[in-house]
Amino acid sequence: MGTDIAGDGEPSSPPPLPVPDGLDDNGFPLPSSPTAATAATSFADDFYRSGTDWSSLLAAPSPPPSSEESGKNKSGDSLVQRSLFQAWGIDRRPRREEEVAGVAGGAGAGASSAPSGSWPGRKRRRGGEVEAAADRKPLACPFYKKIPGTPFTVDAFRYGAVEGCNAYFLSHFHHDHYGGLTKKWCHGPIYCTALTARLVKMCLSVNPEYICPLELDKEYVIEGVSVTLLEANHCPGAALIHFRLGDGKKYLHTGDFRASKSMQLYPLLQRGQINLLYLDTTYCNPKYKFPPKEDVIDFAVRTAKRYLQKEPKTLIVVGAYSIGKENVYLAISKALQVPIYTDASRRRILHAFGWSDLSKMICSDSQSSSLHVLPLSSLRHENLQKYLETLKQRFLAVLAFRPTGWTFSEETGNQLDLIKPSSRGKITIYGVPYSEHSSFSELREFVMFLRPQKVIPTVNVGNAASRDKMQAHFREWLKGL
DNA sequence: GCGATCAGAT
DNA sequence: CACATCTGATCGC
Repeated sequence: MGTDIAGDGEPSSPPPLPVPDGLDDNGFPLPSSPTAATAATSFADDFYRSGTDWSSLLAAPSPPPSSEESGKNKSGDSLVQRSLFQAWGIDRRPRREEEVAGVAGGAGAGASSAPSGSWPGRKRRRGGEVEAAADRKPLACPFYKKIPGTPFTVDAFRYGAVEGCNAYFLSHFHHDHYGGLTKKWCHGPIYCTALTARLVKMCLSVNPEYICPLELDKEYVIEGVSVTLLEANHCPGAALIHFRLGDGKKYLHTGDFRASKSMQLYPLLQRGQINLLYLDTTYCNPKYKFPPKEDVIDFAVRTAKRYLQKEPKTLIVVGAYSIGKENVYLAISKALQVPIYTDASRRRILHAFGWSDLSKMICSDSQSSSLHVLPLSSLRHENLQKYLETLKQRFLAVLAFRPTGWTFSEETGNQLDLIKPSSRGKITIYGVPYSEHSSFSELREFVMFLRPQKVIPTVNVGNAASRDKMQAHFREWLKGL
């Protein structure tokens, strides 16, 4: 964790003498404190899920609290930050048990798997019983989605109105990040890239007046804070979000991203400039190794060519979720000079990217294309067998690619040619390590280059062991600062 | 009927 | 494994 060498703030070694209200002298929640058991448990759990030691934030001049002050104090005057709960807009009054249970049980997966919640008036089914829950409040927004000293949140749409939040940032258009954005949205402006804004307008029924597109690489002043979106190298439209506060503090929220060498050229990401880094830690474990995207694409293209040579009537299939992985099939399309077929709903979305390179390859006739894009979930042998049946007039075999980040670790990680497909009859499926999240070594290089004062992991923070491991990595990477 | 949400599956 | 849905059931309007 940042510059801190172990210390009392570590979740694994709580202070020996907890103060009565479950907070330490600095207003930190105390993990596993007997006195905090009932009242502050959910807060403490939530807090320590971030796996972060906050002492340097306290030591430094602090941003103004956003909840009590309604985020209107933009002067940059250093208020003394007595309670991080206040600074983060977290209400530390005790909650009813059902809420505590909801938070404790659901908040585990971090930014990319936000906790689910119950809303006022909803009923929840438990063990066959229907439990009335008329007065249950929406789940609280986890603190790691709030940007301290600002009235901002990132990817926090499923918590209703977040106290103190006047501007809601959306890092990219994946469901686990935009979840909660519906036509009922009325809690404030939504800032995102122009591409993400188009997708939100097309696919969700959010009142367009709330949608505020921002250009990449352009500085905007929002609520007195300078904000710049940067290409995140994740899915189309995904952004890193850079905040520069009135007091000079600089925060980077990576959303979901794949760190790359070219990010080291961004003027805003020069060494030592970032005070606080919210990091996509999806693959922050040395077991996750995978090659550069280019190598994987090259492998897929070579493999496709080889199969087509052997059997010219081969249908190439690439699996994909909603958005992301486009370059896998676009590269095949270009290399083989074949159009891309996919269903109408995906065509609509792909065209909305505004990428002419991609748009001009898309076709709407499955018979006239030997390259099809299908939902990842349908890439199974029985499914593809059936699919082939429907196209048997033109195709005799299927070669499918399943792009994913986690399939390949350790052994096969850097040895693409060791990848063995799964074959049954005329169906061949290759899992390929095409990841849109950073590998462990890419994360390490990014963090070591950036040298932030503090790192907040946003994924895999629900488990103490994994949290501690990530902390140890950050400490190692940033030691000697 | 339709949209939203949840648990569970993949 | 963990990603990012997807499915099917339920709930509310």
